[in-house]
Amino acid sequence: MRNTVQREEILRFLRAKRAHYNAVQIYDAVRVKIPNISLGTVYRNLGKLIETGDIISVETEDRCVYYDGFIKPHAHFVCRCCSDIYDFEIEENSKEIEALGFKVENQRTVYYGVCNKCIK
Amino acid sequence: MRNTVQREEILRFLRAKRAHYNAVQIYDAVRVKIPNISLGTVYRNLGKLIETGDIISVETEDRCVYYDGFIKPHAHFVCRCCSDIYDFEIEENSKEIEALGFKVENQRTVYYGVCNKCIK
DNA sequence: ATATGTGCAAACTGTTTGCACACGA
DNA sequence: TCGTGTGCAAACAGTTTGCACATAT
Repeated sequence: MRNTVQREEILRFLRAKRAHYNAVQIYDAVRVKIPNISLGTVYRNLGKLIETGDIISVETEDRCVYYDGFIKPHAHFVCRCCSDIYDFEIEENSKEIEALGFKVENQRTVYYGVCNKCIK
Repeated sequence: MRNTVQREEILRFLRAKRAHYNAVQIYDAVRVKIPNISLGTVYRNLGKLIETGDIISVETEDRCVYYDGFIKPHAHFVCRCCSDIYDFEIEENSKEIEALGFKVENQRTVYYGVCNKCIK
């Protein structure tokens, strides 16, 4: 795989902020630096970055995929008021499943509810 | 909310088998009994059944939503070989998150990997 | 030099919606 | 009866892809 400024910039953006963005948000952000980048290129590079394990994706109820440059396994919390996504480094156990002969390669946990800011 | 044969049939189908179907699979199955049902009606009723809590949805990496008539909270395992979805009634803890003042209303855990049948 | 990546636009897929008609209460 | 639900088709949103050109190695 060849290095390109497009992919570098996408990865840099996703690593810079501990937040979660969908493809269009990433496109808008990266366009500031690379004005003529196309959305197709963003999608292609997000796919590659997931393949290489540099980023992870978060599928939520709103059926658009969010991308996360923080790749240590962690759970997400989606607030139904402000739509913010929070990270939680919660211990997760796949031991029970693996004990049955399943090979667990990956796991996603998403909590839905109201965050502590919106509760106030 | 009014009772309709369409919604009854959809719910009956989803409860009959302990499995997970997407909207088109449900459409195809229900069409055997109600040949002129439309896909739009299937979607509308799936939305209503989720609102009433009669079914739950499972969002997976393949970005199409699966519906599940088994509503006791449970985790899912998606096999990347056979694409089957398995249920696991695993204890999940949202206590750590709630301790921070978050209100957890719902949680989804999806494991990805290879199931015990495909490993053989 | 050449294989891989890009920009663009069109195509695709899953889902939603507007409308006129049908039907459950 | 009358308001909610339906079938149909068109619209929509997010994503993917074919193509000719560009660029990293």
